[in-house]
Amino acid sequence: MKGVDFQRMERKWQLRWGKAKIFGAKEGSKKKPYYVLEMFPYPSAAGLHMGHIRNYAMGDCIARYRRMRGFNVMYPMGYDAFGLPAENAAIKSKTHPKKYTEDAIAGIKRNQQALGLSYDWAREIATCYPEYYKWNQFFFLQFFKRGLAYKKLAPVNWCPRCKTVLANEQVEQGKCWRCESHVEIKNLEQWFLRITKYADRLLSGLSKIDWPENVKRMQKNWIGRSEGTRIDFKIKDSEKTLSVFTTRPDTLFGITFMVYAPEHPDVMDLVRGTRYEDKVKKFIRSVMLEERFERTSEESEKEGLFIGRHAIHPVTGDEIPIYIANFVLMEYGTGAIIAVPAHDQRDFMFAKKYGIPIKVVIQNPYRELDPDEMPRAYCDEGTMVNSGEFDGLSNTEAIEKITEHLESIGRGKATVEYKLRDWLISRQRYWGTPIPIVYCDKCGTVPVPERDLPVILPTNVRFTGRGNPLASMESYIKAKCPKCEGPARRETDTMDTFVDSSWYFLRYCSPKQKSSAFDRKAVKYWMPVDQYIGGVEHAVMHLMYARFFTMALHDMGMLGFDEPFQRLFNQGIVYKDGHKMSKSFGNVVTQLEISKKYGIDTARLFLLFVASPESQLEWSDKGVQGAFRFLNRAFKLVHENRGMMAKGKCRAAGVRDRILLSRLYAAVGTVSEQIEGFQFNLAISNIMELAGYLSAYAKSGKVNRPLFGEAVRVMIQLMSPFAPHVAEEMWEKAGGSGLVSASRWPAAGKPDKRAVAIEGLLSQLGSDIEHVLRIVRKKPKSMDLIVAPAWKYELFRALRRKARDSRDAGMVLKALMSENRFRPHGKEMSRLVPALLKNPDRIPALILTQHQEFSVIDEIRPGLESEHGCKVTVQVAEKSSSNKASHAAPGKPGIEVR
RNA sequence: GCGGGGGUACCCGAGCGGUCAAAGGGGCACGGCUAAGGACCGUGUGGCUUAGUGCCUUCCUGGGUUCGAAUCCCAGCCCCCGCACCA
Repeated sequence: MKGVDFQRMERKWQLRWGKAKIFGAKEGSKKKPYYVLEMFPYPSAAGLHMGHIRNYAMGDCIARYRRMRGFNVMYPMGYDAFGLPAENAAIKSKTHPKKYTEDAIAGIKRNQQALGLSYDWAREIATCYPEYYKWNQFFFLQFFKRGLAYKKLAPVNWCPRCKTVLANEQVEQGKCWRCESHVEIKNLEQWFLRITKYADRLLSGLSKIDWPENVKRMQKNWIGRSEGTRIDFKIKDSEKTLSVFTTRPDTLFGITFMVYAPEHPDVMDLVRGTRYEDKVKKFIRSVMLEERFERTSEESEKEGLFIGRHAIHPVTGDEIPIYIANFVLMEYGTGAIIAVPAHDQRDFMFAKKYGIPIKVVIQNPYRELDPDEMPRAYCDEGTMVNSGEFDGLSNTEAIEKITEHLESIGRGKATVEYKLRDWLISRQRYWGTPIPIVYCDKCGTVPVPERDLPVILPTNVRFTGRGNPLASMESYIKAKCPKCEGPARRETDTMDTFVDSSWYFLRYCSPKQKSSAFDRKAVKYWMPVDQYIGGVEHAVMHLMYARFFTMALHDMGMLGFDEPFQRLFNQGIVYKDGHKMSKSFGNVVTQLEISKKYGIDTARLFLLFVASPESQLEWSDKGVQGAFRFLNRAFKLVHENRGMMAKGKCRAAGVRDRILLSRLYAAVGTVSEQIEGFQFNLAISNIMELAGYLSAYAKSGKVNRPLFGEAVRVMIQLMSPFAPHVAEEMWEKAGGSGLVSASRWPAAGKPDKRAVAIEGLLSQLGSDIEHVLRIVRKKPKSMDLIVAPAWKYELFRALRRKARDSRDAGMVLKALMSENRFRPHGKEMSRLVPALLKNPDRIPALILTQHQEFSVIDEIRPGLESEHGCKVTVQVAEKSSSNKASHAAPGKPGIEVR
């Protein structure tokens, strides 16, 4: 595609920005600090795709805008450099993860620099270096000291042939990604962080941060707080207690069976040596192979098995059969449930399948329930029946009463449960932060002392695809116990990479700091992050973990705040051909393709323009052309009219100038608001319109040079956060001083209503003068002059009649509003409805005169106001299509109004 | 299953109670410019109409609330995304 050679400009201005050093951020300036942060990328060999660029275009736009608004902006970039793909690459192509990662970082960084993003590169970090991960280890030790890090058994995916643990991602339809053997579930001792301790604070903290509602909701659901009752059941002929959690203690008397999660540790103890043992074992194995989502799905088959044991009902003393079943999860609650088929659908289906009795304990007030005839469980409210002393209560009352009763007999307690589970951070992988723990036969689990940090991740390892390379590396494993100095073995698990990303935003504040994870003064100055931007796919995990870390560090006295991200924005995903743009679908459009063809500003502008930033975006090569054309048009506007732009004082002379100014100010105001509100697409649309108007102005007659020059320069400033390179080039041509990027954002003036009104009028008059009539209010003091097309006369008459019928005030309002193009009166007007209905005669206080009386249009002229002795506002109703027309023809000759 | 988000003209997408036949862009058509094409500029782009204009039918489907619904409510259909070892 032909057009201006933007690529040349890109290099030129990137060099100049570098020289001018305008993007570096230093603490302690008098300006207000502003911290803009994008979620740092995982450096994959695939490089950047349009999803990344969309993210960065938004961040850069905000950073540039804030800088121009006079903030001291910190806008850093770094790399989330540990992770599985690097290790997979090592297994597949014998590249060391370090090299893979460093190459990937180099590639991505080149891309980012080519994008002209205004990062402060002096703050760059990468998490895979000891200078960084040392602090992961340090934090881990702090957590450990306070009991926030602990070890327990947890299931992992295990490939029996590769003898290795598999990530969920490496499990494809229940099979190993490399050798296709069936994946098993195995329990391993693993490290956890006690995020559940913060469940309540993670929940309540949401109310004080400016985040999208949907993300807050997702976090709330993820935490999943629910109030209920823990009930303890004795088991017949056993010392064990069966504890359950339920939100429905009111159904206590309707229990007809109990269910354990198959992996519950008590299950095997209860069947050991009985005739059920073999069957139970077999069942457990088959369930373990199912995916978790399948297991809990309501449609999927409920499978269960009686284990030959009975629990004792705490109130009635009845014996209740105990089952195990696939729909009960170990992770939630206590790993066991009470089952009340009459009032829970899953229990109902299970009971029907296995012929278990159904007992109604909550009666439907509208239609009596018959346990034999019920088509499904009754889950609504009702009156207690078959429940001993609780009969007759409403079931909602019974929840409290029964819990109290259970507490009084020592068989239960009101508790709060969370869906949130502790954060499993152990990974049986090489490419991550070593967990700083050693195991000593004498002293047990011993943390590595802080002075010995970092525990360095060795580089001379072999990647076979079998097991964690660290686990078979004797030189790494062999350690000295820090306590007794005896022989000890090092922990070979590494940390989840989400640990790295849980505090990187703190590291940016003082990236070179050696003596601590971060410099407190710098953190105090910059944090919390003012604007965080990233993909919605991180709505729960990363954002939850980072909040948890911040709260924990706050409680350790290291931070003075406990929410890391004040304002959050989630951009939508970029699609192409119906799929998320990603290498695995082969639908990636790279930066290079676009920048070669159109230049980088085009790509940035397009990504921000084509859809609202939060919605998903379908990539279209065609749409890019629109952005490209616009940049060309704008550039040409400046280039071709460069002789028309003077500097110096600009004063509006005549109505065309006033209209120009008015439009300009209005555009500055709306564009600023729209940038702040993440409505980049609308902002660009407005700039396009402004550019169209300026170009029409330049063509349509006498040009007021200082004014035009000013207007063009303001337009360039508005463009510069979106298309920074082109903007610089235009700025230079238009006589701007210095760099636009370093210029001061223009002030939004008040819109000149009168000018706008006249503009509308002129375009109206241009088409036909004689069919205009005026409407004058009766009271001379507040007379408005309203110009409206003649047809409205009839309409108003009709309305007046209607209003008298006191029915259709709405129509009157609508019509009145259509007269008032510039201030939507919708709400104010609707307040008038009752008044209008009460006194319809007040509406026609507008006197309508026909066009004959409004003989000549040039009545609108200087001095009109004094002649009438009133303030004259000119307001025009026009078809919206004449909006378009109006910027095409600003000012027909012959009518000049001041 | 649990949770989040959508369905707007030929296409992509704004709009989210009244100034809405619905921004902006793409595509298409016509006109201008050109030797010609591209690029560029202008106009138009639901239907029927007018000198100006007006009327009718539209925002997934079906109901409802309202003086008034693309916008709010209910039901249905369809699509997309996340779900704890990918980051």
